Amino acid sequence: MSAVKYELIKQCKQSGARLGRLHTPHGIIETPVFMPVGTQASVKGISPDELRDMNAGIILSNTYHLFLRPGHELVKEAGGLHGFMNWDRAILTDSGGFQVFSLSKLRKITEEGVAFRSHLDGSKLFISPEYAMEIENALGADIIMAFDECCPYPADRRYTKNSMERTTRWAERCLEAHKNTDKQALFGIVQGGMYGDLRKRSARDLVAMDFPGYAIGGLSVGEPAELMNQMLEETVPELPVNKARYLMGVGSPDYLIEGTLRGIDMFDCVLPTRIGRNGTAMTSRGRVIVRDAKYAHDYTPIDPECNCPACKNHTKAYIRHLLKAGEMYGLRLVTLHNLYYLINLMKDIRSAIMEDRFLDFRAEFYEKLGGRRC
RNA sequence: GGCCCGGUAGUUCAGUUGGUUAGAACGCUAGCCUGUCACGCUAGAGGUCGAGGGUUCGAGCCCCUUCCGGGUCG
Repeated sequence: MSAVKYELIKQCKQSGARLGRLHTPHGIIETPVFMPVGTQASVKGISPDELRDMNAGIILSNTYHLFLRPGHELVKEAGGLHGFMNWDRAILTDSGGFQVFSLSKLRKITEEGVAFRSHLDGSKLFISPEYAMEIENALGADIIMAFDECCPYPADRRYTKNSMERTTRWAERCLEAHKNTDKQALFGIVQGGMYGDLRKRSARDLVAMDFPGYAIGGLSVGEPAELMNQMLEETVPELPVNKARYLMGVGSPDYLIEGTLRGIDMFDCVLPTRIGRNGTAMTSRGRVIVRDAKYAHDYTPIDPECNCPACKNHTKAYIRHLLKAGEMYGLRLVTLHNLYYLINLMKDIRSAIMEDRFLDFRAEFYEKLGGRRC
């Protein structure tokens, strides 16, 4: 009996997009869903209460970061991630595979695992699939990710194939090492770079291992959108309909729509929080760089149609001032807005699927965007 | 009033024995950010070197005059 189960509610008659529910030990999550990222047991600048207020049902945290600091044993001692950060809804932990590659300079990958240096103090560390499971078991998230290698882009076929096959072998070891199956669900991660047949191979091999859910990794790494969509079209049909599909690291509003259209149920991305901290807001009419001088005297909200705390209570002129002045409330407001926007976008997407009009919704979305960057 | 120190980008300052398009930091402007990076990254605008005269092939640097600020002595 798996700790997490996906329930397919319906498929949009117009588009084929999925509407579902993800049953976890910490609540039921309506999908498709966007998961805010809280790398170090905190969604930067946002309190658990605020996350609840915006109806976030599941957030991400990161194994690599928590392993380095404060250490998974401490988190376990504190009552696991839920107790430590006082969040009673669902949590997903990324395995740290991505960070080992993106943050660490010196790293050596072998069949056994990855030797790397901490980006904090340079100390030599080693993570194997088994150790990743030990760490994730200690952290105690509802959904834990297999330890994988995120293949860089571009990468040649030979490298990609070797990498993908190793990730598959690691997935098997993760499955074997994962102990806490009644409370935590382990998801496998499909790799295969930008090669459709490798993606299919990866998916088939992982599906044969019968994970409770599947992630698609190694996308949105710099490739053109069309290529990512093509890879999704190659991959998703290989995944079982009764399991959740999670597109890792995505993304921007249009990518969420395109992913949903292609059968994705879960997304996570640092984009809304990161660009929020740097003064850019996501809106239905494209990005609004609130820091720009043209908003210095603009006493209207970021998005008049938005009900988030930033838009209900504050003007662009005020938020711009806060950002320019380095006031952390400014970062918080734009971050809050962006998370609200994406969570609300997913809610609208779900309604559209429920009403069999997701293609119409998508067309309206792009029409409203009017070619602006989203 | 005498003497001393200083006047270089919006601000605080660097500018070697006078030598090609006068630099930095911060600020400002614009853009970027996709399994995290709060205090970030990239690019850009911005100076008749207080003013005037002189020496010199050549002056932000040397000389004279003058204006302004600070200090000090009377």
